[in-house]
Amino acid sequence: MSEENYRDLSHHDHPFGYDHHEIIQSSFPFFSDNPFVYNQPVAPPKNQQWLDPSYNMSFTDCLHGSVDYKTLSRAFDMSCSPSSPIDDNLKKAGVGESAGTAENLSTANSSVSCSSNEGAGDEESAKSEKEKQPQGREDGDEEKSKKVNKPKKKEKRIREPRFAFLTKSEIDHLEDGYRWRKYGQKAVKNSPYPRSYYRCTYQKCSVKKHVERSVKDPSTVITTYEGQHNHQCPATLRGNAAGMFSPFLASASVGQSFPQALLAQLLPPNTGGDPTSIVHQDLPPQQQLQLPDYGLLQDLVTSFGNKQQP
DNA sequence: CGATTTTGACCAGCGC
DNA sequence: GCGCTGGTCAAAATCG
Repeated sequence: MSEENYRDLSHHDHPFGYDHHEIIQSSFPFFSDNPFVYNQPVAPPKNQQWLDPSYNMSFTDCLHGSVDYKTLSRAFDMSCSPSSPIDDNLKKAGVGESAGTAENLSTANSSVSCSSNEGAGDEESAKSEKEKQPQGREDGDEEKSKKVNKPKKKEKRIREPRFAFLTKSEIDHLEDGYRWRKYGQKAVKNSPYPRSYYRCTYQKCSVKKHVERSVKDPSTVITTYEGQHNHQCPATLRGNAAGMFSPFLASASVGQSFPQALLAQLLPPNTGGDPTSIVHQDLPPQQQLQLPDYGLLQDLVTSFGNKQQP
């Protein structure tokens, strides 16, 4: 899949109301071999089924960590092992460990953003580790002298699952309904554009994201989310202020929060934010993506699975 | 004045 | 072990 494919995508309004923000690709751990691309036929995986029909879980379950990611990976035949060719692609694409260029994302057969962590079930441990940090810094002058706290025990750092989006936008930091605080910026190798690091400002919410521009196509913004929100979308709580957000996002965000908000971002705005009627006119009916009510993964995936199974 | 951004420094992990 | 790079911290600056 080349980046040219993405350029041919039909233009549409961003679900959040921007003039020209176009989500042209996202990568979910659920679709490890199948980047979610608008107006792009979804290629079936080679020699494998996408999922075991016996697995039936919701999008929310997955992103909120109620589903073990080992199970999830097994369900979707994800290959996150170091020897996996998919993982190699991930590393090349830089999404799993760090977002790379859009070129990499596009050319890599797999643009999944799943990092090979031990699953969302470890979110608590990750959080606890994070929450312990400030305390550790107060422990004695020795710790104070160091700018960055060092964990006493050498534990392999646990990463949250990641989701990468390619978005056509002039704006780097896309509004997604949540409040973010920038905590860092780094120059990216082989790229003139820096990568910005953001953290959700909500208390005890450990969700992070980083944003960078594609080298090959500067109009494309690569946004990589990490973790799951443990709270409702502030934009929703504000009552869908100023019509910034699609009706779907507003409704989906209630109780469903982050995952649905993400899904909302994926929805072609020509559907008016209605997830139930995603139809690409350029595609034959059998290849058109139909999303069910509220984008529950179980339905979504079932839809994929049914299509792909012989 | 609190919240947010900027920015240089530091750390961890990985490849060689 | 060393160097490179991604990721994070935290003080200073800036903003509203």
